[in-house]
Amino acid sequence: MDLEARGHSEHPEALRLWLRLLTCTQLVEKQVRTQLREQFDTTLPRFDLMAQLERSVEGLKMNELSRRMMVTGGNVTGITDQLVTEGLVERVDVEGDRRAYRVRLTPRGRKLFDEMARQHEAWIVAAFETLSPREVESLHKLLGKVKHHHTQRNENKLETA
Amino acid sequence: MDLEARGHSEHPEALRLWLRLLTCTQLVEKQVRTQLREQFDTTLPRFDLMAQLERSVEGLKMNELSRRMMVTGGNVTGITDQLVTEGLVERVDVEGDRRAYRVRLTPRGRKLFDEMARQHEAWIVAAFETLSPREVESLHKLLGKVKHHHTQRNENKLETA
DNA sequence: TATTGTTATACTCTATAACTATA
DNA sequence: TATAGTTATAGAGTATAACAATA
Repeated sequence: MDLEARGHSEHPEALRLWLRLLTCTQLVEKQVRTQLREQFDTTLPRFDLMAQLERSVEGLKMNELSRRMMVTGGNVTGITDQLVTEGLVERVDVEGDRRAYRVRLTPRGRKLFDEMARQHEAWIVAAFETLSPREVESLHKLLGKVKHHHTQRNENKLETA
Repeated sequence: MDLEARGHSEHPEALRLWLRLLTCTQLVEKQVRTQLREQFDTTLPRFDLMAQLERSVEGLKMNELSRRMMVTGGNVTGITDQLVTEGLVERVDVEGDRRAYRVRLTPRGRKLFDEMARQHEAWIVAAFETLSPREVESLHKLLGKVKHHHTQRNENKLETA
């Protein structure tokens, strides 16, 4: 439980922060994975894929899924195949481009996802229940800066390349 | 890059926070993994194991490593084996218990780790450079509450079981 | 030629459980 | 009996690269 020993001896604040961020994420993520497995016999990437689809009735193309899930295309194919086999998502032709299609939740997939999402939400709420609403907001905002900074740095990297 | 779409339609604040936390961690972690691979031909768990050893001259027992790295024993054996093969760590007998031993960095391992840690620190500092010292401190403190809460919840779970 | 998606492959990381040796 | 560590195994998760079909 002492991942935070990972830091170098000088322990600048940024490093301490990173190690704690990593620890927190791992603690919550490990719990979510375990419960998804135990209660729904599924995995985080599968849940993630369905979550990406949940908000779009028309579905998403493979490359959109790949980008949003931050994994390469081949993996999305594999996860999609599994979910298609189980009747939870389906591939739908895109008119105007016969190479592509959209993946979308089936009614059954949507129903199951709603149930999973309700549970998932409860786990997450419990994980952060120690924080006041103001603290939650503050944390969210600070992490937003970090995310935004990272995104911008990568855009610059692409432009320079 | 839009992992944050994973949330359920109601989007309570805790869920938004979790998704953002996960996104930030993944962004930084992915970059660290890539650079460890490219610059040092190593992986995050290997770096992590060496980092755990860095601060203890006498080394750590396998079960201590396992607990700190939050993974089960068999995996620590595997990673340790690799590092032993490369001459970066060594197994040392513990006097008084012939079942156990300590794993510790070799001089060569320590030298290499120092170099890696210096680079690693620079990557992390850059990832959070957008935050002021006060913001870093604030984030660290808020995450400390989350970590502490999780730890306590788990202790209660064990007592109840 | 470039893009969409698939296939094949290989590797790292992980948990579980059975095992050996020692306490 | 309990503990320290290993071995064996299976599966998740990932990236890479070669490939087919279409643009």
